[in-house]
Amino acid sequence: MKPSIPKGTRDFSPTEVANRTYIMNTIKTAFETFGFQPIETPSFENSSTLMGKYGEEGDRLIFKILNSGDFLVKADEKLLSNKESTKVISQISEKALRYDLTVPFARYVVQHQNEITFPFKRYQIQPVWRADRPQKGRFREFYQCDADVVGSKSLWQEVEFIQLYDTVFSQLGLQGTTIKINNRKILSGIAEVIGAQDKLIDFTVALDKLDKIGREGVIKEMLSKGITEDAIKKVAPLFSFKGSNLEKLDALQQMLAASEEGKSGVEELRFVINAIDQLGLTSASLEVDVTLARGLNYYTGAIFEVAAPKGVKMGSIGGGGRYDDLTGIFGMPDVSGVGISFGLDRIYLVLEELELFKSVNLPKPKVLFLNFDKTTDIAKMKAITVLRNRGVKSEMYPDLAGSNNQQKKQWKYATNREIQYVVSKVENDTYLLKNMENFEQLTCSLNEIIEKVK
RNA sequence: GUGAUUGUAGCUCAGCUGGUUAGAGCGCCGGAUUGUGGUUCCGGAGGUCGCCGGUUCGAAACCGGUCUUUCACCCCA
Repeated sequence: MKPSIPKGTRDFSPTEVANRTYIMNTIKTAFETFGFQPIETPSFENSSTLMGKYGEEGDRLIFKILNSGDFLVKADEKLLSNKESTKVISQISEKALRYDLTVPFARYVVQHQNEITFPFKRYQIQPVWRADRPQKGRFREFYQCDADVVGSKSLWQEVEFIQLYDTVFSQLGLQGTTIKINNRKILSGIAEVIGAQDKLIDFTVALDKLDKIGREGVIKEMLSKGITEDAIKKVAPLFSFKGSNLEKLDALQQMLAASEEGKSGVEELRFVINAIDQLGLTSASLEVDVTLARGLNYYTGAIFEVAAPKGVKMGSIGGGGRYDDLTGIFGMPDVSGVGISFGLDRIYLVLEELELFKSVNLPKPKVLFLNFDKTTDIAKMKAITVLRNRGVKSEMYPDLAGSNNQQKKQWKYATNREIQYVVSKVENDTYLLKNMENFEQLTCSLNEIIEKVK
């Protein structure tokens, strides 16, 4: 049989692991610098914890785990014979792979509320799974790197998260990312002004196409969705929504004058924008984007999304926002949370495309002892033991060379693995040491090897 | 979930409009030469042509289904 891995999963080579570790460590260090503490949660949760938290689409994308044993025993025969999959699921599956890190975190907070000091700042770097169809930058198993704060309504958290994004991308050498920011209250305000809460999604989706289909196209689409001409007039400034963040905010403030909620959204946004203006960003730019409507299911305040530098074709490489009552669904009301996520796998692809990976050092021996002569095995292994104790990565080629060709293979092994030093001969405590980079060869003692190699 | 796309040795790919024992390069194994390496040469192993079914005298090639790859939509990291 031909070996293979499931759709949307990947193997990682030593180089890829090294690169991923580099990104992960950068993010982790930044998280800790900003005062976050790590937690981990199980890779699978009770289905009841996850189901219904991500909308209908989300439920479909959750990987369900079949019950152990005779899992069909509990299944209703009628449902089975009618092939009602969605109803049978809850009878044959009680566990599911985690879909994101936010909901498990909310569960964690509620479950451990007595041990937690609030505001609680936690970070979490773990894989998540989605039964999505794979495509560019989209996998069925991928890593999220989340930082969230619960138990604080302060807008300084929003400010700090923007700084955190900027810090990480700057340290990765990724110039020109755009942190888009919006506020759920502004969207609600717009809905209020156009007089249709239920049209909000249609509205933002249409508005988002402004670049592609132009002003007339957008208006046409909105009309076809049942948004009145009158309403469209009220929010007309959105169609020419250019200029600085402050100019946008001013326009929004006027437009949403009739909506208390809308005004409060503008206020919040203004606070964050002002703060960032004064604090400054290193590599990223902050941009108010009223079409940003992601995670509308549970975000209640700020909404974030990070776009890769222009010219890189890639979906968002990060996202987040504020959710005022996420723990409410687990029976702990009135705890405000806000958080962001880094998409490790997408950041990887962006860095790779822009050739931003510094040459990573793969773990490899510094010294290789060739194995041409059985009688000096012990001497070599003794020398290697000394070297290892002194922190010098070293190894002996395991198989004895029985022919010219096999000797050649050992030299080739050193070349292919880019091992810098080769010991080809051991005799009376002297070693024939060759530097593979400059072809220099000399006979020396073990101490001299340690000196030379360090 | 919708619509395309891909699938031939470990890897990258040839294989013309269906026609005898399916090829190359790289890699791997063995050997020769180079006295200790990235050279050259010789030889070898390795493929149910993704899988199942159909059309045909005959299919890797045509048709259907299925899985897989890549991509767009939806949604998202």
